Amino acid sequence: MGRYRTHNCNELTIKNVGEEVKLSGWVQTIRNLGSMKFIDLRDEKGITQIVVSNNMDLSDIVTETVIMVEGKVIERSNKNSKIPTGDIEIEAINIKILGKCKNVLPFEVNSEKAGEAREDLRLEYRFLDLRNKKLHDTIILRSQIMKTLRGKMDELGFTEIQTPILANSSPEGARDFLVPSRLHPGEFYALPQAPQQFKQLLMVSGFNKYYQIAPCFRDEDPRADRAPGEFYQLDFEMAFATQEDVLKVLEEVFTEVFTKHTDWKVDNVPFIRIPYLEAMEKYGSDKPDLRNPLIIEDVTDVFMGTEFKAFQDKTIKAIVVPNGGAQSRKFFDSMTEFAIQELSAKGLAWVKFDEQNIPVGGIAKFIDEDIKNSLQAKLNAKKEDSIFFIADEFKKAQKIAGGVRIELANRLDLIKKGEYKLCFIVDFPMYELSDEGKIDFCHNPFSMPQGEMHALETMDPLDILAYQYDVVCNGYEVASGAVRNHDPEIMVKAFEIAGYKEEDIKNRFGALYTAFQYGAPPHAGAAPGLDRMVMLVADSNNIREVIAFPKNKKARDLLMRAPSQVFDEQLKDVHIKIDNE
RNA sequence: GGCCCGGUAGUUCAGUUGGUUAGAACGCUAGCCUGUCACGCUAGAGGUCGUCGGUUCGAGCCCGAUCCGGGUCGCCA
Repeated sequence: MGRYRTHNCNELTIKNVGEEVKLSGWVQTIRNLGSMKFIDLRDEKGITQIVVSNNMDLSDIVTETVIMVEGKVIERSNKNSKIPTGDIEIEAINIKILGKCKNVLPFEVNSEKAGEAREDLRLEYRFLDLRNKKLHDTIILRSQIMKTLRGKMDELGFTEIQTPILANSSPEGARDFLVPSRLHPGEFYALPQAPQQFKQLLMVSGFNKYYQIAPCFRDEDPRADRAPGEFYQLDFEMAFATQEDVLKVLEEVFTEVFTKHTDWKVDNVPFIRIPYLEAMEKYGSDKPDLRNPLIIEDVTDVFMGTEFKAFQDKTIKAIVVPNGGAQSRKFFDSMTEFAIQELSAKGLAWVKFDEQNIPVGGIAKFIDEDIKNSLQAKLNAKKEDSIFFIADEFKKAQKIAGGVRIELANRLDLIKKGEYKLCFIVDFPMYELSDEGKIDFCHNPFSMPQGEMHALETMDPLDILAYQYDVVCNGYEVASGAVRNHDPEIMVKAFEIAGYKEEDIKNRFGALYTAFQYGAPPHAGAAPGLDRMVMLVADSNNIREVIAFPKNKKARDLLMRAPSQVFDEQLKDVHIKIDNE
């Protein structure tokens, strides 16, 4: 017999009747019927009913107290088919309190209502919130997914290698978290935004396939699907690999995770590929939710020369809502309000058609017979449908249309649950125009331009594509990767186009640039986001629900109270003076 | 940093055009109860209505400021 227990709380069944057992766990509920009391005893595995029929004093035993129960397994007279142990109960001989609990809990811990309590309160008492079955199971699920990932990467011949957490500031990208150096006054480490440079160095070192479940640190504001400060990626890189090789690994990884840990339908491999520009055109987003059946169409030509002032000299996007003609005026108005308020649109035009297929409502008076016919032909729209129009400058029109597309699907409940729609977004542009009209890297200066040196020397920079790809699942960007530019000469040229000199490369990515002078293999890789993967598998839309100890929106750990002030002595050690304004 | 939403009992929430003593459910406490499993019944405790200021005879409610939380945009190579 173990000191604290002989069984877990899910194990005892009718077969164990008559055995003397010991169980330990938390008191989920007490039902006091007078001279007879029932305790639901809970541990991580399940619940077992304890029956106390003698005069044992239970006055100190309150909900969520940890107790040890010694007793005898007996068959119940009233069985409970809802739990695996429902045929038996433990007749208590002795009950010992192992861990007292204050009897007023900050929220109702193990009821279905636990998830409804204010989130900051739940974060402050995260250790209690984690007792709640749903959250608890999600954290266990995360562990199982990590196990699956490691198993898969091992099977594919990858080597797990750890890279430094105390690393160096990288000048591109997000804001760094800095760590002051004690030994070197005035100097700082930075926590890695990703192990990007380290993994590429490993390729130069001759490691064939590298991976790690890597923490990444970025000091940027959070989103519902983006944890503040730190997150985890399945980071991997392959030597002598092409884009095709990497996409194949990504397909294997995502298929494995989703099929192993869910019952939902998963797209068959190969996942469809959508060029970036096509995604922006059809979905107004580089992370389209393909469960959403709505498609954005360009109808600029249809309205060429129209009287309608708001449409003149604009890019016009259209979204057809099947059977949308049945929607009320209120629906159209509130969509317009949404577009203006949430998407900063100047307006949202719409039209529907009556029984005779005559345009009614919205901008109907600007739609003459010719426009109507070409619209309905081009959009394959029927008179039962309604059409939304977005008119704006090209890129803004795409973006607003993308927002309208998502909102329409949500309001009209067009997103089918129960499946994972996966796609690759490929062919990202290498360069884009910055707000100041300057040519800058669009995504990642480490990526290899398609066409390599020849493209850089002969093409308009804005037309050059990169070997850069994302995996998108149900509207979430779940992985991002690239074929790397491993050739120092191409690298110099690529940076030169963006207005940088060789000196700049040396300053920014010195180690990598030097390493590439000593025989670098072509290599490519990617990094699926672990947190988002778990979110999708757990069907959660809140990233804090898949992290054991998450920070809140302001990047504060409400439980541990980080960040916090430190002693003057500590500051002195690291040569820091606080400048309170 | 911008915009939007929220903050009332331990928890989730309700609270009428501004009007007597701010309510409900769950939880908690006490009593009764031998088959409960969302136990039941009876009684009770529990409130600086986020904070500060203003308007008013009178503020949970109106106005201003501020703090806190969430969403979203900026940002996230």
